[in-house]
Amino acid sequence: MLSKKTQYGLKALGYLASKYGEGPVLISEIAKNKKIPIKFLESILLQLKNKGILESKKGKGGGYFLAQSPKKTTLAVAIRIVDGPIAMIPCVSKNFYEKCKECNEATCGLYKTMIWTRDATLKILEKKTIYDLIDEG
Amino acid sequence: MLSKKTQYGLKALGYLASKYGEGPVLISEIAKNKKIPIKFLESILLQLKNKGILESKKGKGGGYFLAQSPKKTTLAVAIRIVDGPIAMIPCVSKNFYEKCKECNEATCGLYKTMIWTRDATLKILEKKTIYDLIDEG
DNA sequence: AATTACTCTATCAAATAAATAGACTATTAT
DNA sequence: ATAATAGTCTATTTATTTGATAGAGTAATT
Repeated sequence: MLSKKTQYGLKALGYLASKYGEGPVLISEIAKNKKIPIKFLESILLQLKNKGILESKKGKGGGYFLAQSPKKTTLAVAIRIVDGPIAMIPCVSKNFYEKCKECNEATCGLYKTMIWTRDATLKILEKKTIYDLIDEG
Repeated sequence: MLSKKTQYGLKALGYLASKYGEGPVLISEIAKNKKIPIKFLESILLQLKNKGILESKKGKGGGYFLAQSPKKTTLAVAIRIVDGPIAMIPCVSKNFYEKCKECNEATCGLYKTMIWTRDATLKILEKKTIYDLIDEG
């Protein structure tokens, strides 16, 4: 399961996507609309900014906004920033790979299945973008 | 990511699958072969037994064994027992469903994508079985 | 009756997740 | 300038989950 933090992050990104092109959005506005604890949201947005997905502006009229068009950032990228690995086990992770101590990837029964699962998931999450997070209606 | 507990559980199931039909296997044998802390493994096997995947026999010549042929138990079932939900968010979980408090499933931007991801994952995990966990070589 | 091996309960420490508080800094507007 | 605004940074706190351990109890076999 995605952590609550990640779910908050995706909600916030969806909100910012819906406001794209309208200038900076207040943290407090996002927090209020998406029912996210404001201080917790602060740290999430900062993290997304440090990884280049978001930009911010300080002072009056400031706030957060997407660094680029919402269709340019995939869900895979966003999820990895807040949640970490997408794969189910470390030895099949592309971005957070760790070798299994006590098993051989060539013969491990679990390995192949986990590779397939990862690929099936990534096929979706690398195609879908923040734009797809915008609520309808 | 799957918890370490779940990874241990799958390793153990793979080992039991490889010994299927040969009678009860000692916890200590599984622990030794798969490098799993024995007391931790005990609780995992017990959990799997209580959910019907495993059976056990006490006393001399006792141990654990698969309740049915290794091809009969899917990875989806095994993972749900030890790890819980397979879905990425509670509102798209089949077995551990929880309604989102502050969003409408009909209009939520995240909902559809998470449904697809879940289905893509389940398509694999409901086809693959404990038999596929047996190490080659 | 003794040994074996699973069962059950309890507990514990470490790590992670979730949330909160407050001082600090940059920007804007007056 | 300076006051107000709004993001930044550091620290702390609490709750939950994860991972692991200990020991008494119970069932089955020899």
